[in-house]
Amino acid sequence: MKTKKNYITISKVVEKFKKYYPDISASKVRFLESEGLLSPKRTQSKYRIYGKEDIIKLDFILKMQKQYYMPLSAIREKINSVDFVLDFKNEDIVKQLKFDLIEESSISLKDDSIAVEELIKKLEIKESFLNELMNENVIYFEEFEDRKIIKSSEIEIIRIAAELLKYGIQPKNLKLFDNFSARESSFIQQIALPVIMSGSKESVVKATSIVKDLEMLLSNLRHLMVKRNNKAFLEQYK
DNA sequence: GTGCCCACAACTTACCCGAC
DNA sequence: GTCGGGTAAGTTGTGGGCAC
Repeated sequence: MKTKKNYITISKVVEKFKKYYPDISASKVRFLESEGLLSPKRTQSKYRIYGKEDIIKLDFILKMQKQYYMPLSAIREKINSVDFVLDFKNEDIVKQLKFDLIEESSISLKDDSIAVEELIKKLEIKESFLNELMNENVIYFEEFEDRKIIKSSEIEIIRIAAELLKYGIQPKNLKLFDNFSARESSFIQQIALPVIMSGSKESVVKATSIVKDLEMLLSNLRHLMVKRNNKAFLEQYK
């Protein structure tokens, strides 16, 4: 009888991630380990073995690099923080990769939300600030048994909003960015919808891939355009 | 202001040896 | 034979300092 392995080797990790991060390589994964970002277990013969937690961590690292241009030192800091423990429940990549070991995961997908009170303690933020973010629809919440519940995917938004507050940028100012993102999302949906409506077996998978690619490309485009405008602004005063 | 040097980040490549 | 180990050196891009 075939027994399921509860780990994969470095080559399998690269093979599976290649689809989502084409620039990944075994040497890169080893390098990330040497930099202290990953810590896979080893077999008796010193082979690296990657489990569920390593896979999620690697996805997080690659995502932070690709989407936010975050340096490894900052990613390392984030991984070691409380925030990452909360975000650890974001298993998008897990669902996509469909690793056997992950399908057997003990982490419940239903358990990806956190109560407002708990969040305030963990992020050390003011309740009024969080309420303002919810009132302005900057972050979304659900009500469950008279308690406000926030999805873990919203946590990064809260963290960034807290950082922006240091520059005097209030939650009400962020409404503007919600409007921008809604328009951008609608634009992407217009492109993805015909693919979904084609009705083929793999239409949703294909549309998901298109949406992810466009998210990344438009994010990069926006980033570069903002940078260009800011550069022009600063050059006026040189 | 431009050319050079240096440092740093983030990898990649090469080599050889051992495990599978 | 292929894959994975470690290590060292090389590559590429970027940015800062400094002399001219």
